[in-house]
Amino acid sequence: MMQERYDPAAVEQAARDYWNQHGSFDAKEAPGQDKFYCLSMFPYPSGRLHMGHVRNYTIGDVLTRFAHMNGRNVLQPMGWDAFGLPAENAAMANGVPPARWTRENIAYMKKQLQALGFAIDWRREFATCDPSYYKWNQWLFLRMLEQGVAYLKTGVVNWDPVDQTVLANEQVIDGKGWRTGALIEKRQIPMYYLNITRYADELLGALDDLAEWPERVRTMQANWIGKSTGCEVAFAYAPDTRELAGADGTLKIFTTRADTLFGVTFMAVAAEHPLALAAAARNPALQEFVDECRRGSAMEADVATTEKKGRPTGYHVLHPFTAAQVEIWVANYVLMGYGEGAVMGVPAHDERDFAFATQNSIPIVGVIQSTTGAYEKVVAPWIDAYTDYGVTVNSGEFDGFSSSAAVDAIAAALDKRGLGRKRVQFRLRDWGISRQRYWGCPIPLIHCQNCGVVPVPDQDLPVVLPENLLPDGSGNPLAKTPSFYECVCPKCARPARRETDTMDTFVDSSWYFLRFTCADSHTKMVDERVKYWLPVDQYIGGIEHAILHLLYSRFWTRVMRDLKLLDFSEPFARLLTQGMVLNDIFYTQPAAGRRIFFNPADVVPEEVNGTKQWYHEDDHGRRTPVIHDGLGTMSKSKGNGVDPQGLVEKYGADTARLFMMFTSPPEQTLEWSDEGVQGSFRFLRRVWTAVHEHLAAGPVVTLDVSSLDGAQKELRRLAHQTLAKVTDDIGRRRTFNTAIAAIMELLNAQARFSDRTPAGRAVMQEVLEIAVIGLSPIVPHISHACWQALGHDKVLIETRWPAPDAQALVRDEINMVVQVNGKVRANIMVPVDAADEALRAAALADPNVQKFVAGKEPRLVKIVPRKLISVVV
RNA sequence: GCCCGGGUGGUGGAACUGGUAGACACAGCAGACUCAAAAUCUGCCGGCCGCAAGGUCAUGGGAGUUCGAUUCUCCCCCCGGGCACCA
Repeated sequence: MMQERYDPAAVEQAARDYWNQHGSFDAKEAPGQDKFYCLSMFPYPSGRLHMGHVRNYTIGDVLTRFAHMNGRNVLQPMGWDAFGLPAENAAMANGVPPARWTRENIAYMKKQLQALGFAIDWRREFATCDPSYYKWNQWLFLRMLEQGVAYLKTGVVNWDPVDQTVLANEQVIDGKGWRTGALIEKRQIPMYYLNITRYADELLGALDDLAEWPERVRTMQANWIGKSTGCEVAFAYAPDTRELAGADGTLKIFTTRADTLFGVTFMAVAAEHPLALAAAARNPALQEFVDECRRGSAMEADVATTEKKGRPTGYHVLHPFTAAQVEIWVANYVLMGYGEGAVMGVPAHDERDFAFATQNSIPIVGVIQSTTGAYEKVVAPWIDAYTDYGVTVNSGEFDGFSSSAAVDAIAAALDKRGLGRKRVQFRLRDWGISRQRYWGCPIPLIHCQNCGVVPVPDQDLPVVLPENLLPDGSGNPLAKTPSFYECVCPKCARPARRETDTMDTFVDSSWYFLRFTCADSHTKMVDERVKYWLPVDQYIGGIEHAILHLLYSRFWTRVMRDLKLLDFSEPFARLLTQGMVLNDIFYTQPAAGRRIFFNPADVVPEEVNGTKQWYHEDDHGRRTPVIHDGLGTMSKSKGNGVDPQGLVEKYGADTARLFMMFTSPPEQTLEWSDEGVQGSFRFLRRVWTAVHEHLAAGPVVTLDVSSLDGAQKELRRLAHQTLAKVTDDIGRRRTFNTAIAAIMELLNAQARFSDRTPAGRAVMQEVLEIAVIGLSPIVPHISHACWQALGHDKVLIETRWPAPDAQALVRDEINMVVQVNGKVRANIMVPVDAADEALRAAALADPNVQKFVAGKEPRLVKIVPRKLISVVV
């Protein structure tokens, strides 16, 4: 009957068997009951779980189980973000089709997740590579096409020469591919875009309502959307330039500093600007410069520090107020993708324009003066741009205005003459979703020679992706598979060609949280159940998704709302951004191709002439020097993941979970180290032993709280105080580490408590119950077993989370600190309800206090109720 | 450059609203048990002075507000993250 030894494997298997057999985590809609949809970001099936997954899913599971025990109707689903490049890379390396590789990984990782005992409703599981899921990507894409939310555009795209694919702007980091690190080239390619900018203002404004999102994430999104209020100004072309002019004969620019309009000494257009192209066509030297800028991808890496270069076009515009001729330049620092692709050059009041003008001997005219003297420091002679606001000078009729008044007045004057107006400009750009890749959701379109681009009819969805292809690294295998691309035009029935581009995998993850509520529906993308469960009450995931995934999901939800498929706008009510789990990164860089990464477990350090050098050691003991690339988040692509399997096998899932939660608060970055795992295991074994030693001493009488002695009361008080703290730490603060610490303290007190009288043992029973309940969201298996052992018929997961007994928290005496001149000099025990006069007397009576008061009359005695008495002499 | 975080013992971290800095652990040291080891248990564990009681310094550095500052204000240094020729 007595299990003296803690055997995690047996305990955990038994608990999981119980939950599985009883469907403990099967979620059903229960209108009227308070629901709690708890979701962790679904994993990419890269092969094996790593510690980042364990951290993420344990946080979600703690909150899920806590909510469950607090009487809420809980849904915690799980699925797989299953499309993507790693599967293709693995296919090339191992000759296994991406589909098989992906599904094998899913099977393995699912087993790992189940072994960790997460309270997941597995009946709802799906993978984004399931046709029954991506069918609805395609269906909604067609709706977006109808609404004009999705559109085709030939544009300059970011081309990754290593992965042979187009990347979204957000997948380009410092001019390099986010996965390959390869320098990105610019290419012209027709592709599909989603009109996220249509929602820019709403996406920005609604951030204010996301009170339960971390400030940091909201700020990052706001910066990403990048709203700026400014003024559009149309500069009329000079007579000699009209031959080149656009339709309305003006060069449009956007500026946030209309107050500096009279300081314009040149105009600058991007190399891709129509005017630049037209001028270049007549000027070989200029053409050469334009070509250089467009090739310029190599320089994108350090674009902000690149020298400002330009060439004059020889063409001019007229200043809207002075009618002065202003020369147009082509400049490498003007972006075609922002504003109008052209700027007015005001060297006196803009850093970049200043650098450009200095380099090209263009005059500098100051039109804004400061009142502080800062302006004078930079003007004589011009040594820098003065970019602060101030008062206008040299500005004709607008002289003497404050900057903001000048902006208004100049905008109004331009507006009157039809040469400009105030407007808002966003940094956010439309989302290009076409990928020249095999392992993704096919874009459901057909190209017909007669009818053009024809949507696949709804009844023919899904366009199923063939699962047996093997990419070989030379472009998209779909484009080489006639059985896929050969088709018949739905309109004219003549032979046609199917679109072979697939969708960006961010599409797949932009709505999966909706589908978990109704993954079994074959007739609708989402049905009425989505209204019961959504929005997600608690979303948990890595901070690295702060911008892209979360912004795309907010956008997608709004599109579905506008299609009347949903009746809400924000998908995630509360967000917890889990800190990254970091590990060392080691790689070697071959002469050509991608880096080869090595797991830190296989790398050894060695001191060579005082500097540390790292070596990879293979199975035969051969050593290769490797480059240490600092710390980075655990991922398959960087080869630095730590598989939790070893920990789970050695100590059990509960220890792995406990360690992960105890070692640092959830939002904090964590540098991986398994030092301390042993301690977590030791603690669980102590819990086990405490419970079983207590039970071995025989039956326990019912607790009679009215007849407890001081020590019994004291322990009981600590237990209920701990319960209150744990409830607050898990439920409100989400600081699981301090909740665990509090229970450790309770167990330390319990261990010192040697009273084995019937009343003492009754207190002990209650203490152990509170400890077990408090730990249960974190270490559910051992808690399940201990709870049963403690004599409960009802299983722990179905037990209501208790409220602390207010009576138990009452105390007669408390400890107060006495400070003299701000320094702690004594601790005194006083009755809780002692009057201030009595406290003052007690404090001054303390010998050590007297020593420092030294007979002087206190100037001030400040009493902070229940905390301290501060004496000032 | 701009915008966020952060800097506390040998280590992870605690101190939630301005009120005992270092909870709880890890590692370490000493001891008990043991033929021995493991496991377990007990004690010590920021620096300096002191036999001790106690004192004193100490939360990246410097100033300030306060009876009292890890916490608030200002300046500076360092680390991490985001954005970055966005007009």
